[in-house]
Amino acid sequence: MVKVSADRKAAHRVAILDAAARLLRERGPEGLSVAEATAAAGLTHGGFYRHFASKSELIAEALRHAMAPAVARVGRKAREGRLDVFAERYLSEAHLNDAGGGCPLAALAADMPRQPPETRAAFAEGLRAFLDAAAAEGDPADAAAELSRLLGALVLARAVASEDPALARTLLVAGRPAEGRDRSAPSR
Amino acid sequence: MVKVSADRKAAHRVAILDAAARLLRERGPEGLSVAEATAAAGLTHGGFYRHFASKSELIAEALRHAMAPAVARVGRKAREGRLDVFAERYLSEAHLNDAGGGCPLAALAADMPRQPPETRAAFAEGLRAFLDAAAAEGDPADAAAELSRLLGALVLARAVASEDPALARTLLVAGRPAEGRDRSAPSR
DNA sequence: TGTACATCAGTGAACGCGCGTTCACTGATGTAC
DNA sequence: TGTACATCAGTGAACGCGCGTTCACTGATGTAC
Repeated sequence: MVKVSADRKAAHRVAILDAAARLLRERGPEGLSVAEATAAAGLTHGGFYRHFASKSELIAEALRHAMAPAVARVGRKAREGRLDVFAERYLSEAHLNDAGGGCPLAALAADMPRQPPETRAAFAEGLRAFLDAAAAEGDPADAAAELSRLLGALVLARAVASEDPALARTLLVAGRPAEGRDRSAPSR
Repeated sequence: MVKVSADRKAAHRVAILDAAARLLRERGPEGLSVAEATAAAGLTHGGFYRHFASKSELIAEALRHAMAPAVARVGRKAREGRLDVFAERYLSEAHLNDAGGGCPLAALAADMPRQPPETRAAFAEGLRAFLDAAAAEGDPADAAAELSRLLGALVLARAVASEDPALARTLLVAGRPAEGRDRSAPSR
């Protein structure tokens, strides 16, 4: 049967997607190289085209690959009624320093206008799913405003993190939901 | 005297900076090419290095060049007590469709983590100046939260503008300051 | 069960292109006398 | 004031490099009989 090699191929594909999803968020679509993504998956670049038709196809798939867990995570917290916990983690130092493993919306939104339609469509679908999941129990407009503030604060904080860490922390704190803004220390 | 040619050289430098400030916001630091920026200024690429030591120096200068008017604008509205007008324009369709002439913070924040220190420093200084100008009459943390929400909403709206214009409009509306969110039509 | 054959995932060299940067050159501007 | 010379902003060809993509080839996997 075809099973074993097909399984291995599928595993390689997933490994490439895992690596690409991280590199994509760390370096952006233009900073991601096919050679680096395949190398991070333990392969050489030549075989890449047995898995994907082009780099841009990889980017679209890697974006979907990164979005799914993010949507699942916010959906879970929303169902638990603990979006405050979601927001706290979203604006944590850990998330600030882990763009590669963090929110794909924050890492990639600004690149979308320069991406091909397929990639933009994947992003739009991911955003809709994210907002649906977050608003499961509330006003969609509130969810959109909340995400905008969290994402904006994170993106700005990351932008200044190495030059002005104090400003980065200020931004993370200021981005918290209103009821949590004046707590002196985050509840962890 | 040296005056005439020096003036012309200075004018060329400004022309390059104008073009670069726009292209930078439209295409990002990696999408901006030296040849394109000099061509848009009516020159050829060879003379570029009479004005700037490198592409990255151009980027840092163009960023400063783009930041100054943005800071002046928000400062003016803050002094007039009309930050509501600022917010309304920030989340307008016109701003959505004019990244090249719009807010450099929104257009470039996400690229900063991958930029050299000089560029990041210019961004951090611009952001501090912007927040200072916006908070001239209020709480700095409020100004930061406000900017985060406006910027996040704009970046997300731009990301989905061509694939899902309805969602883009929803994001722009949801990003408005709380007191304006439920007005059916913007006061224009 | 064993053997010849086909398939195809993966390899690594090579190609082509874009782009930042360099460089020899031009010609206008300005200086020295 | 006029003339020889120096400076230097701008030109356009060329170079080098990174990177996406292609391609001939290998060798392991699976099939046919």
